[in-house]
Amino acid sequence: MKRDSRLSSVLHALLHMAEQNEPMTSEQLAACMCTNPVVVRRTMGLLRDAGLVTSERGPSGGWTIAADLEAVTLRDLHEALGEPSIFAIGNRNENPGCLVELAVNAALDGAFADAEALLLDRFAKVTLARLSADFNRRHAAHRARS
Amino acid sequence: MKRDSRLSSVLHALLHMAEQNEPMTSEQLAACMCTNPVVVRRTMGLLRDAGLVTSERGPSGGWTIAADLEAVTLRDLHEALGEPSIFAIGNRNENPGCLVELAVNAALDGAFADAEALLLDRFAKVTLARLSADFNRRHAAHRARS
DNA sequence: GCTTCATGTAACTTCGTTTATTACGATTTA
DNA sequence: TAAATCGTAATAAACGAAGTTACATGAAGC
Repeated sequence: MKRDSRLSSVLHALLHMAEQNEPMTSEQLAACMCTNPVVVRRTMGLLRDAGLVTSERGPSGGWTIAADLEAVTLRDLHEALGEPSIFAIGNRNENPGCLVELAVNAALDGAFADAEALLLDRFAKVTLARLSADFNRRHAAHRARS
Repeated sequence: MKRDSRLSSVLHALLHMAEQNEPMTSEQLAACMCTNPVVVRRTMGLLRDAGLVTSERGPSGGWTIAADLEAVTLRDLHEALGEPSIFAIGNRNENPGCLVELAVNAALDGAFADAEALLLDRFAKVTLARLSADFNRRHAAHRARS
């Protein structure tokens, strides 16, 4: 089953933008995200709706981070993307009349809910600032090696 | 993103089979799982490979539970189905050269791994026997009400 | 104002995955 | 031998996500 990689993608984009003082165009972001500009605009548009980035048109326009890197967490990004469903497996029928189905769903739903809570909790603890620092640490180490 | 509901489906099937003393045909199971016989054979075939059910051909043939209900857990079923990937979201690129990508993946992977471990742990604690008992309790309550 | 660059967005196409269907072979029972 | 049932390959259909095209809107610079 194919995975939704938009969270990973926008993270990539945001970290690149964080290293940059000027706006980045959809075209530039598309290049570094291996996709095309329209998809970038669609996806980044969701972040803009959530107030995390701004966009400007015209020459010297593009996308800019609009929020404090310390304040934005992975969970914020997940929410901005519309809280896409986290699990690739799930119940066959969410509104069952069959009593067997009820028993099955009850067992599965509890487990999924707990796993989801754990994941969102972890997401809430990771800020963009931390990821950016993490990247810079790796970058420094990489330069030192070569 | 569409979810794989095979785990839920086979659970449904197995609980019905547990209420029954004779083999159930693919056709019967298909009816109660809202699908068709070939899909049932494909899916149940995986459980048979794992030794959880048996199939017999010819008249009076069909599918029978071959394992102890106390011993079979949701995790066993998940494994029998080929351990389909649990998450609907994930990294964009699993083998990245980009250092930004490395930092992003490291952050996401840890969280996903922990959530997966929690879920599988929960699965391992739920037996078919318990679900069957759960169903029978609901069933009794339902009959008492009417 | 005109041109250029960039986003905004609707419409459509393409692609990959999953499920359903068809068809037929193999096996078992009577 | 006839009927029932699974086994499985091959194909079709359905669906959603992503890519693409096309054009409108707005901003900057001359």
